[in-house]
Amino acid sequence: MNVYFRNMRTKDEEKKQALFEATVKTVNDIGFAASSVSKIAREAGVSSSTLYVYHKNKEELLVSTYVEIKKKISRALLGNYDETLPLRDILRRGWYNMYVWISENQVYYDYVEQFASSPFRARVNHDVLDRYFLPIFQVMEKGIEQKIIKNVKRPLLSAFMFHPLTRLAAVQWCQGVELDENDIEIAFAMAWDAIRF
Amino acid sequence: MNVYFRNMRTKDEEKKQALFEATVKTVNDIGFAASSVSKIAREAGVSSSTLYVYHKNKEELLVSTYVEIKKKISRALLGNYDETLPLRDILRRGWYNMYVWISENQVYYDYVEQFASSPFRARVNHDVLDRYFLPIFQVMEKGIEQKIIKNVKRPLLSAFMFHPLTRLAAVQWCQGVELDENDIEIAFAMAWDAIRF
Amino acid sequence: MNVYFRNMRTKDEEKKQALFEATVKTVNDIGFAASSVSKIAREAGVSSSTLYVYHKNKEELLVSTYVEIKKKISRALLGNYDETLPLRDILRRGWYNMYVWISENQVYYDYVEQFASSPFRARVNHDVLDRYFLPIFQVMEKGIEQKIIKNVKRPLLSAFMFHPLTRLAAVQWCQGVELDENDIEIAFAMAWDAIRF
Amino acid sequence: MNVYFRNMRTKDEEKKQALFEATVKTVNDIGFAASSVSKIAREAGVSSSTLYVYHKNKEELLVSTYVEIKKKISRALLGNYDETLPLRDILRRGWYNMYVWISENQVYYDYVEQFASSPFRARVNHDVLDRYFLPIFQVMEKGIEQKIIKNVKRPLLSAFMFHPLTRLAAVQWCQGVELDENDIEIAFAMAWDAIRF
DNA sequence: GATGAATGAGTGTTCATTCAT
DNA sequence: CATGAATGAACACTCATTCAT
Repeated sequence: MNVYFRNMRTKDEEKKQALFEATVKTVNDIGFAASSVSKIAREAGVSSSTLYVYHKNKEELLVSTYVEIKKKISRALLGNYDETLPLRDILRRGWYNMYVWISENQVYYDYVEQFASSPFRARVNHDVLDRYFLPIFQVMEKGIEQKIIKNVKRPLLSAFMFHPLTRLAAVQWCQGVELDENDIEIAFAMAWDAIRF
Repeated sequence: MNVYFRNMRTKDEEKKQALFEATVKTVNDIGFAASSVSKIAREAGVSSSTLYVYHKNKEELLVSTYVEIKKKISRALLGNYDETLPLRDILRRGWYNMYVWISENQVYYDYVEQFASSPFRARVNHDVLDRYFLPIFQVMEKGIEQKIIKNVKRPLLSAFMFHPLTRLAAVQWCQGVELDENDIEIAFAMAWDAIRF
Repeated sequence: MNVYFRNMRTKDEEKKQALFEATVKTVNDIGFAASSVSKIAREAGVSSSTLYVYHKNKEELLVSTYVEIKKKISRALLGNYDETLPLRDILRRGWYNMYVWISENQVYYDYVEQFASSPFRARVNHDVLDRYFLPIFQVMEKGIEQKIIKNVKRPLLSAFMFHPLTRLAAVQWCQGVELDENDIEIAFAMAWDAIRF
Repeated sequence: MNVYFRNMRTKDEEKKQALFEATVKTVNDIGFAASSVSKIAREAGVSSSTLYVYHKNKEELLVSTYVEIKKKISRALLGNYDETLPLRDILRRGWYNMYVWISENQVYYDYVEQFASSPFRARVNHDVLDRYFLPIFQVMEKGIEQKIIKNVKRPLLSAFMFHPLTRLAAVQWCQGVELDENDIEIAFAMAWDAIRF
């Protein structure tokens, strides 16, 4: 009855959510290139004209989906953030959070990878996105000041701290290889070895 | 007549080459999703029907282009390979070769990234491709035996040895950041710190 | 309460007026073919659903807009009508009125032209419209009786009396040609030469 | 058998012609605004993708159809052109030719009217088109020099010489009114009265 | 081997209109 | 009265591919 009386003519957070999930799933299933507006709409259970009620056009749909996931990732990364911990532990916790999140949300992460290697990446305001990850960057700055972390150009730090992680967690990487908790601990140690003073 | 036939052969190889370059350029310019057979053919200066003389279909075109680039990369990586050098130096030379190659051939590398994050990746026989990179893997195995390199699951090694490098070389990563020879040396040192025993 | 209701009435009439103007402006700006209900509504500052409160559907909107303009034209044509004047002067005044009106209201006239050459023209009751122009036709009948005007089939008279005028006043006709008061006087003389006995 | 063996893969003048006729017919039947590429293609008996083999896009289809008809009209107007005739007779012949042509080809003329009152008119190079009608304009110039025709701004001359004619011949004008040869003679006399010195 | 013609199926997007609020 | 949400149908156009030449 609830369903019967559901307001079909009021903008629907559920529908927006459904489009978000459908976008991710479709890109995962058939790839960025093959993901058409109509396929995404069908997956979401709405007509493709309805999609345009919620999104200006395809680009905006794809970009907003990307931004949404990036926010989720930053929230995952910074969950349990405790700046009283020793610096290495802060990073380890972030690393671990992120590993777990990506492992459990590979569909989202796969979307991010496909999006980021497409020309759509140019359509995102990266400065705004980076702000979500600011605390981690600040921790690293502090580490540099305290001569705990190598004083090198910043992109080098992320390239070693976080980039290998994404590869390890990514679905296509671990074909046939199982990484257990111990491996993750080891991997973090390697990342730390790379950046520590 | 000899000349005549040779001429024909040359012409053919030229066209195949033109299609290869056109594929890379088109994907670079407008992205994987927007790269259509006819656009690629136009870029190559042939009709799209001609493309089908050289490639069974679009997928085969994209896959073979990917494989071709991967071979180029392996050749670059292993250029100047000298197994009499100390292990660290072998890796450093490979690292450096690859950095230079990617920097100078970002169009190819961009293609690889877009391809590898698309579902087409499943269409490639990765075992065959990996074989091109075998010498490097063998070097690492030797390092492990000699307790110079950490004895960890193999994917962890590549994740730290080579993956950060690709990010550093990638055009979109270094927006505004200039990496000089010194930085590259530092970056290699970081990779080495990550994997060394 | 009186005020309250009157206010509502005013508001309504304003919206209807806004839709009328928006229809004309939109058709002028982008043409009949490209003028959609939603664009017209947006131009009028109302939602497209609201448009349907005032007009049964798109056709009725376009037709009623046409009829409205035709009324305006007839009012312009017959302004200052004075049947005591000599016949030629009555026509000259009408001619002049109309020239001025079209020149000053080319957006309306452009709409009329686009509408009249479209199949929508079949949807208008022309007999009713013609009635608005009756006085002019009656003047011409009197002229025929008095052997001042040629006794020819009536469409011939309008074809020479009024049709050239619309062309001369139309924006697209006079590209680069400036017609001054004197030219208009000459033009009327030509029309008069065509129809006079 | 001829039909059976007809070459289906060679560009086909017949098909181009069919598209031309289909464009005119469709616009006539349902109007400019409602004439879609797919309807025109269906009318022509080809798929709408095939239409794009022959025309770059809808605009080019519509414009080229317009230009084609204008050429036909100029050919009709100037048929039997004989500059040794007295000036009035040259014009009368042109007038008559045109009346006959429009009467017999009202579909084409209706297309012209709809096109010319649409914003597409701006897409045509009018100077080039005018050139087709040059001889008639030159005749009028000669008439002015010889003081046979009024020396007034040129648009006034065409407005009275040719514009009433198009109205008289146009299908929608003569609803219920039959114009016979005599009426046409009279109409030309009226036009001549308008422009003669 | 090379290509222009051909097309059914699809693209992203807008359409006119309805309906619940 | 006014409107935002909703949609099936249509839009102009491109797709990957085939085929006759």
